[in-house]
Amino acid sequence: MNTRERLIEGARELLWERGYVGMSPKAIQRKAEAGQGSMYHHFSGKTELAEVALRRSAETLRGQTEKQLSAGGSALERIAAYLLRDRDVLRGCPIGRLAQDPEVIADPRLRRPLNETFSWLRDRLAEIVRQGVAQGEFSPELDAADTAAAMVAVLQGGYVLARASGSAEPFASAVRGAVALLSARATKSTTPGHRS
Amino acid sequence: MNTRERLIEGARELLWERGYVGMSPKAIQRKAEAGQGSMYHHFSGKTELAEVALRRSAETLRGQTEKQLSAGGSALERIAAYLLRDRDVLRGCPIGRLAQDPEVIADPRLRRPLNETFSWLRDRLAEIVRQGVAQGEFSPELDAADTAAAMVAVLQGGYVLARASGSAEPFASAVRGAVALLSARATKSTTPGHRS
DNA sequence: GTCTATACGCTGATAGAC
DNA sequence: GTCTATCAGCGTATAGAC
Repeated sequence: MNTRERLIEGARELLWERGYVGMSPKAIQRKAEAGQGSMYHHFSGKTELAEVALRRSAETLRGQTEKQLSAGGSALERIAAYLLRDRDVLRGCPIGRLAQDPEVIADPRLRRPLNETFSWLRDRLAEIVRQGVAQGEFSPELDAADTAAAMVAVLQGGYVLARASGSAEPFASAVRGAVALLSARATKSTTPGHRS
Repeated sequence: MNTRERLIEGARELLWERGYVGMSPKAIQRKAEAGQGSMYHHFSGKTELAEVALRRSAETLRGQTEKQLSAGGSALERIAAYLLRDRDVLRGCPIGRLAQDPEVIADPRLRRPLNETFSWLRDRLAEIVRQGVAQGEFSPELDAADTAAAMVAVLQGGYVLARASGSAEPFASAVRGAVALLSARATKSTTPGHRS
């Protein structure tokens, strides 16, 4: 891995751990084993490096998620599998965590990757809900966009509860609660996770 | 308001806006119109001041919430009213936002108020769900703790989606989705917000 | 491309006068 | 209780040599 790459990867980790406000150029350089000069040669400053790092994290997350969501199964099964997948809960979401950073939110360049990621995710889940409704799997009363937003919010809020308590349990509890509520709207009662 | 009070209130606002990592002693002093000496006279340092400020914010939030939740109405109505109440969505939650702060999470003194707040909130909502089940309002299959966790997570995650997009809409959408899912588990179909 | 030097303001305090 | 002075180190760079 070359110096530029190491700087980007170092910034990705620090943004995840500490946020933009809590990430210093010095810390990036230490993590990347790069000098001051290298960093300012490859990037105009902290902001530009953070932007590149953020875009990469967003891309990575989207790739993983799409893989999960396009796997086989009914609509309910796919959504449940996504919600219930293994996560490093106490580390939080590498994208969502930056929504609390005041300087990320204030800078359109840094905020855009967050917005794009969550817009895409909500749309993608809404599409699956809509398919489920079209195939008679879900009640037609289910609003696809609102249901999708609720599912994404449960994940993001689950991270908050878990970190606040120092345990992954509240995350798991919230996700179980959400899956149970969604399952109850399925016309055929498919138990998620067990192919019928 | 005396100097000590102004320091606490200044710290509360800065913790909400910028988090612990992003809040500097100098900024607190400016906001409180207090000198360096005053701050270190009343508090041993940044951490102690933050702890006092955090406890007060937690107490305030709990007071407001309890008022909402103990108002009249059916279980569904009370939960829906709490979820749908007016909030300054783009500012985020003054407690939940600190769950992303690495130094808050690393310090048990600072983390405790977060943990206590969310533990209390989940228990309180679970109690209401349980009452709803006992009175035949909700399906007995509803797990009270998981449902409560999901509702709290929707709120916290809703803030994340709203801030990421720069609009309150995704928060509203997620809450509508959650209320709709919960309403569907009510045995009598009460439309929340409209007394039947 | 990477290194060292330099800069200026801020961070998070402590000390001591008033 | 509040003020001013002082401090070592960090944050976020820029300049210029190699």
